[in-house]
Amino acid sequence: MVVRTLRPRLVGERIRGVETSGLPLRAPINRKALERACVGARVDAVRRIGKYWLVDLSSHYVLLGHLGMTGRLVFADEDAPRAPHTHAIFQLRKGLELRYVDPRRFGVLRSYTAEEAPTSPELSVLGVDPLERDFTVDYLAAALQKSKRDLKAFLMDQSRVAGLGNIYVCEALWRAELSPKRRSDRAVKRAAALHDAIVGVLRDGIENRGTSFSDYVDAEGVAGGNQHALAVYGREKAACRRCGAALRRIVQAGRSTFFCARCQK
DNA sequence: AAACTCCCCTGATCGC
DNA sequence: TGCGATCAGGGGAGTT
Repeated sequence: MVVRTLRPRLVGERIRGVETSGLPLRAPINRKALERACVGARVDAVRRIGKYWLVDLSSHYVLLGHLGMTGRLVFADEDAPRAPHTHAIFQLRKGLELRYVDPRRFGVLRSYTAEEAPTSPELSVLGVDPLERDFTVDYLAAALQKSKRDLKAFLMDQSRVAGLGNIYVCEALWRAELSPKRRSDRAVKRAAALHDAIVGVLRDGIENRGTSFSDYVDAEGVAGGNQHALAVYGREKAACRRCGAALRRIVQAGRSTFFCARCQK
């Protein structure tokens, strides 16, 4: 979603300068490295791999970012007041800036050369992205077969399927009518249903401009609407839209899971 | 390999 | 109203 709103406004822009807050994200931001990669470079493309966004630059460098839980990228006039927790600013054509805002600082922002990026610690460990061609039923079935973990943990693991977070995992399992507690290697026969559910929830999320909480807005300043389309996430004790049973909340691997114990088996 | 726990950090909300 | 506890969309490190 972020990439989708970023791309039309960012591709073709030349980056004139970079500014940083000095506070670390998950790791410190290396301003010098960012400047080397960005300053004077033109944006050739904006891409996404799993939860990472990538900006391909004419300098032959790549900007790599992750929004963590609270990160946002916003376009702003250079004279507009900076939101609290603005940790990086990319100066574009006169008067225009792209700002990275992240209160909790769980994000990532760094640069690689085009050659280094695919083998970086961030990207090299990622599994297949569900919206890419190589995310097939066969790939998913084979990955499920290899794992004894429960489906919730399996889908949260970015090294198997890259790009699903807590919300979309809960939603996909509900759609596929699969229990989050079921062992992955005992869900192989349901791989096709799970595959379609995963692709479906991601497509719908993008269609609805992302899942917004509180005051989240995308790069265009527009709030997403996907939170209204959620079937289970955040709906503990509410009625399942399929069977009417009360939805439950449990904790798996330290994270909340929302599901219907009656129709997810 | 997988399952724990704890950690990073800020802000909203809830119970008292 | 104030205050501490709890929880939140993510992921990594260290330990069993």
